[in-house]
Amino acid sequence: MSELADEYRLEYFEEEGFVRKECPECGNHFWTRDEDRVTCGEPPCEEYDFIDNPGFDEEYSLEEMREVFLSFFEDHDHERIEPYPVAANRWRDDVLLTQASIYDFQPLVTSGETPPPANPLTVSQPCIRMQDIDNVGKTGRHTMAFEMMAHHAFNAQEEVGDAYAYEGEVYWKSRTVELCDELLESLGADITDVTYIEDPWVGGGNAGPAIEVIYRGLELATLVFMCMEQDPDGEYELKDGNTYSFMDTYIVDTGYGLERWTWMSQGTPTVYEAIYPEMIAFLRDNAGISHTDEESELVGRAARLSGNLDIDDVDDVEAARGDIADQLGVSVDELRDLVEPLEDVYAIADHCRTLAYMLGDGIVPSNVGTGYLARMVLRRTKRLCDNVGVDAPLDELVDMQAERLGYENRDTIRDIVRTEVEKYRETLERGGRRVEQLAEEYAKRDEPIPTDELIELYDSHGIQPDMVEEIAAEAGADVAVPDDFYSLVAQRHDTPDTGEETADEADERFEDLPKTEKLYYDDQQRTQFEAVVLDVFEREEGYDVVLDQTMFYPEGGGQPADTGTLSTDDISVEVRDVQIEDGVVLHRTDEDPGKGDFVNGRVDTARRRQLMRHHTATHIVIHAAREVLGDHVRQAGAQKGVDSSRIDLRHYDRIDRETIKTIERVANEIVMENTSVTQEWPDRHEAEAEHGFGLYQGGIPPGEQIRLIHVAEDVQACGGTHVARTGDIGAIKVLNTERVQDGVERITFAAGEAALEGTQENEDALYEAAEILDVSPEDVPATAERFFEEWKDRGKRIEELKEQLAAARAGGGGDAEEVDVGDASAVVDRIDADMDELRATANAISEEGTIAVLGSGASGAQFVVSVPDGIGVNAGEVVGELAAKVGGGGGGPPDFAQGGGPDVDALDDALEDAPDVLRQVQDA
RNA sequence: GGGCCCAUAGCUCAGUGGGAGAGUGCCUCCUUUGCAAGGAGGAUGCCCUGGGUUCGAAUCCCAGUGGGUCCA
Repeated sequence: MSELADEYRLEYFEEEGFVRKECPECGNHFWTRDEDRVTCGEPPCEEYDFIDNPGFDEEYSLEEMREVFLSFFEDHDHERIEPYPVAANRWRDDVLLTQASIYDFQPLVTSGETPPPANPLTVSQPCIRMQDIDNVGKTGRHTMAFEMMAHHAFNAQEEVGDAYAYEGEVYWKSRTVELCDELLESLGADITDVTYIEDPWVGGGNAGPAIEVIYRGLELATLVFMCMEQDPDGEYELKDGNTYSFMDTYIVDTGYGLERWTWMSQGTPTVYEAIYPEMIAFLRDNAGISHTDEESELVGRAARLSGNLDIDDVDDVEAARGDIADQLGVSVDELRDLVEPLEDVYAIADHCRTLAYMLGDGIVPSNVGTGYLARMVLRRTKRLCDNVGVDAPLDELVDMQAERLGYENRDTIRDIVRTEVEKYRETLERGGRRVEQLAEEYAKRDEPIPTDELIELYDSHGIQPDMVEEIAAEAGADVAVPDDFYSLVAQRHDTPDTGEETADEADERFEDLPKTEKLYYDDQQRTQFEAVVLDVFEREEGYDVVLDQTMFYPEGGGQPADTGTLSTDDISVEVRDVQIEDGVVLHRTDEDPGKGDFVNGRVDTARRRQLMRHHTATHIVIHAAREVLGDHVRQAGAQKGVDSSRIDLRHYDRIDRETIKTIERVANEIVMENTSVTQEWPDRHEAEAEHGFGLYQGGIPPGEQIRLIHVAEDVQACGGTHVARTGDIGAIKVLNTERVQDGVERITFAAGEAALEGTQENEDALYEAAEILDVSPEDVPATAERFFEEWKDRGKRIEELKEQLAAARAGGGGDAEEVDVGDASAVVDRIDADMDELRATANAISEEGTIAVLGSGASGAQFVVSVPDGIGVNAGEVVGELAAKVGGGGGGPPDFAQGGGPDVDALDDALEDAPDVLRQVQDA
C-alpha cells in the first residue's frame, strides 16, 4: 500500500506549500497548508466544527448549491451534462440503481470503447443507496437519496494513440485538487483548514489513489484517480489483497456531496434541515410535533453531540443515546421521546425524495428488480408516516419532492403512489386478520407463536415480525422474534447450486473471418442476393455457412432468424437458422453448398414479411401503450413471431378491456396513416441527448453509432428489419393480455395476415357457439347467461326432486326387502341411481329408524350405508365388507358410509350377503 | 429471474379422501320502535379451470388462470 505513496506527491501540493503529515489518532497520511495541524480532521479524530458555524460566506439552498457547483466547473472549461436516470439498469445490467456519477459512464466509457458525452464534463447525478436505509434520519447525515456532484476527465496515455475512444490527457491529479481548492476558496472557505487525506480506492476490478477532502470535520468530497486494474502479475498489492497494475486509460472520478455542501453552508444541526426545510416544517406541523424553546435547544445539542460521533449504523445510535443523554443531563427515555419523532420525520422527507427520483425516472413498483426496491421504500415510508402520526396522503408528500426536483410526470407519480398505498393497505388488512387468527389460536393453547409461523408470515404474506408482536400482544399471545430472523428467512431461499452455467464456448473458428456485410439493412425489402461462400463448418447436424454478404437476418433483438435457400448451379441448400457471432453471420444449412462457390441467396419472403410487420407493429404497440397509459410504460421484453408477437410492458395496474381497445385503435390509426418507417445511424450520445433513454426499449446496443428506427413519432434503437411504410402492416389485433409479473403486463398481438387469422378464429368460436345455442351471434352472451342460470336452477330442482323421491321410497317403498338385524331392522335395496340420490334415500330411511343398505350399478358398483342413532352397527365396516366383494373399498363415519368397486356383476351377490354382514358387524 | 403462500356463500374465512359449513351481510316475520339492537325462519355455492390418482376429490398429484409475498 505504501507503494502508492508517491502517487500523492503532487506538483500542486508542492507549489502551494502543503505538508504531508500522519494523523496520530488514525494513522492516515494527509496533506495540509497548516504546518501546526495535528490530526487529519475527520471524525472521530476531530469533531464537527461547522454546526452553527457555517463554513462558507453565504447560505445556499440545495438548488442554489447545485447551480454554484455546475457553473463553477462550466467556467473552468467543463461541459455540463444532464443527469442520468436513477434506474441504472436502463443502461447496464450489473446494477439496479445509480449509486455514483461514474455509473453513468460504466462500462463502455470507462473501458474506452465509447467516447464520453463530453470531456471534461460536470454533472449533478441523483443517486440512491439503499444500504444506508436504516441510518437515514438517525445519524444526522445519512440520506438514501442524494446528488453526487462531479467533474470527470477521461485520459489515455499519449503513447497508445487512438486505440481508445478518447486520446491524450485532459488533466489529472494536480489540476483536480487545484479545482477543488479554488471552488472552496470561491465560496469563502478557509482553505488552511482543509485537509486532503490519502485514501487509496479499490472497487469493481479497478483501483487508484484517492483523496478525501475534509473541512471542519465534514468530508465534502472524494477525488478518485482511477488508473489501475486488477492484474495477477501487477506490482501493487492494495487493501483488498489483490494485485493491480496501471492501465492505458486514467480517469478523474470525483464526488462532491451536494447535500453536505449545502449543509456546510448553513450549519444546521442535521443535514436534513439544510436540504428540505419546508418539507420538514410541513411534516412536523402535520404530525403535531412542537417543542418548547427548552426542548428545541436540547434537540439541537443532542444532534450536535451525535454528529460529532463517528456513527455509521443504527446499533451505534442506540448505544450512543445513553452517553448523549448523560452529557445532556436527561434520561434516555426522555431523550428518545423527544428525538425519535424527529428522526421519523427526517426519514420520511428523505424517502419521499427517493421515491420522487425513482418514480419520476419511470420505475414502476413491482415484485421484481428496481420496482421491488421502490415498493419497499414506499411501504417503509408509509409505516413511518403512520408511526409518527403524519396523516397527509403519501402521494402528496412524494409530490412535494417531485415538484422541487422538477419532474413533469407528477400526475403519474401520484397515481402510482395512490395505487401502491392501496395495495399495501390491503396487504396489511389481510395480514392483520391472519395474525389475529393465529394469535388467538396460540393464546388459547397458551403457547408462544413459533418462529416457523413468523417466517411464513413474513416470507409469504409480507408481515413484519414487529407487526405480529403488536397484534399478538392484543390477543394475549407471546411472540419470540429470534435475533437472526432475517437470516432464517434467507435460509429458506437458499437453493442448492445446480452446477455452474455451461461454459461459454468462445468459438475461435470464426475469429479470422471478415465480418459479414449486412445487406438486410441496406434494403430491407429485398430478399434475393448473390454472395461468395467464404467458409463452411461442419456441425453435429448440418453446416454453418459463412458468406461475404447476406440478406439473411440472424436471430436477435427478439426477432427470429430468416429461413430460405442458398443455390449454386448444381445444388440448392436450405437455410434453417441464422445466427451471428462477432459480426460473422452463420447460415445453418442441411447441406454443404461448397466453399468458394457463388451462391444465390433467397430469403423466405412470406415469413420475412410477417416478421417485419410484427417488428414494426411492436414499436407501434409500445408507442400506443405509452400514449394511452403514460410515459412510464417501458418494454420489459419482447418476442416477435410469424403468427403472433408479444411485448411485456411495465405498468402499475392491470390493463382492462376498454384500455386495450383504445391502444388497439391508436395503433391502427398509425397503421392507417401509412407513414414511412425510416432508419438512421447517429452518434449514440447525440441520439441519447435528443431522445433520452427511452430509445433503449429493447436493450442497449454497443458501439459509437446506433441504429434508430423512426415510426411516426416513435424512435427506438433497434437492429431488426422493418416494413417501409406503416400501411404495409395491414392491421394490428391484440389477441390477449396477461399479467406476467406484478407491474409487468404482456400484450400478445398479431399483425398483417395473422391479425386477420386471429380475428377469424375468434369469430369462428363465436359463430360456433351461436350455432350450438341456435341464436344469432349478438345474442350469444344473453343466451349463455340465460342457459347458465337455467342450468343452475335445474340442478337445484333435481336436488329437490331427489329428496322427495328419497322420502317417498323410505316412506312407502314397496318392493324393498326389509330384514331384521338383532334389535334393529334394515332395508337392503338396489337402486340404480347416482350417489346423491342414494345418499338422500339412505338418509330418509335411517331417519325412520331403519338401517339402510343401498346399492347402485349406475357407474361401477356403489354402496351407501346409513345407520340411525343408537344402533350398534358401524356403517364404515359394513361398507368395507361389501365393497371388498366388488373389488373396491369404502369408508366413512360410523353412522353414514359409502364405498364401491368396479365389479358391477358382483353387486347383487354382495347385497344378498348384506344381512349377514350386518349381523356379523353388530356382533363384533 | 427464482422461492413460498392463496383461490369454497355478496364479504371474511373454517373445512387433511366419504353427507358443503361458520360469522357477517341479504330476504320474510316477530319484539321494540328515536336509533342501536334482540328473537324466529329463509335463500344463498360449476368449492377458479382442465387433466390425473381413487370405488369415491372442495380435499391428494400435474398443468393452466388469477391474486399475494419474499429474495437477487
